[in-house]
Amino acid sequence: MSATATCCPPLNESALTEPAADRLAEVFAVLADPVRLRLFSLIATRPGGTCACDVGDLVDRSQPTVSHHLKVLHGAGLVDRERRGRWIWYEARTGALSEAAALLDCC
Amino acid sequence: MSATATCCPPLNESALTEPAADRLAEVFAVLADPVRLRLFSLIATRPGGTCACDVGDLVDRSQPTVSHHLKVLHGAGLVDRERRGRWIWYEARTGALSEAAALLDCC
DNA sequence: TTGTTGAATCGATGTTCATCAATATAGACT
DNA sequence: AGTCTATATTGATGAACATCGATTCAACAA
Repeated sequence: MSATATCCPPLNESALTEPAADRLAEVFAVLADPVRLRLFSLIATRPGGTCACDVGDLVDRSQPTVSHHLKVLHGAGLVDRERRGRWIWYEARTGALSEAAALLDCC
Repeated sequence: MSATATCCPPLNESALTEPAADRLAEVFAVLADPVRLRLFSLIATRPGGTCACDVGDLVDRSQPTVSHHLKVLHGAGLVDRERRGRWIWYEARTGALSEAAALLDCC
């Protein structure tokens, strides 16, 4: 028995169940693309929200590709989406990654 | 890179650079497969190390598939590998996911 | 209504990857 | 030597996905 007396319910106490692994793998899959990761990072860096028109130029991808990635981020619940006039503003959802973070904290 | 005690340097202070996003996305890609996630979880749950012969049966995949996933985990530095007689033992590398964990802690 | 602009969708393409059967390799035992 | 067992590799297949051009949709302005 190891003497580590710290955090980490999921990984140090019991292995992931199959459904839990499925759900977590989906979250990680969303973050497994460099462009999507940068988009999320850009959005999360600005607390007031970020216009899609701003992030598009920063990742060197076509407009459909950026739109696709933002849709994936929104579909996974990592960002909120709001229309302001002609533009769409995105904002990072606090706590959306808490479950995944709790997993990684153990290792 | 530095193991910070406080949370959130990457996401709350500045957006990820392109190379940083590339590297982190690779880590997340390793965890983005349910079978691989369960294998890592099973290994990390047992501090003394885990025999490949034990985890194989638990994930309902063929022997080549399990071997492939263990190779990916080892290649990404998430698990150590050691031969003990006829068997190969795997052990989770502590701290291997600290960078990714620091990223997720912010959100 | 017409035009303009920002964002989403459609359709197609090329690549990556999870998976398995078959085979190969490596160690242990006789 | 040969045999058994545990793991790795090879080759092939099908599915998922990132990407982009073309198009469509939505909101505003004239």
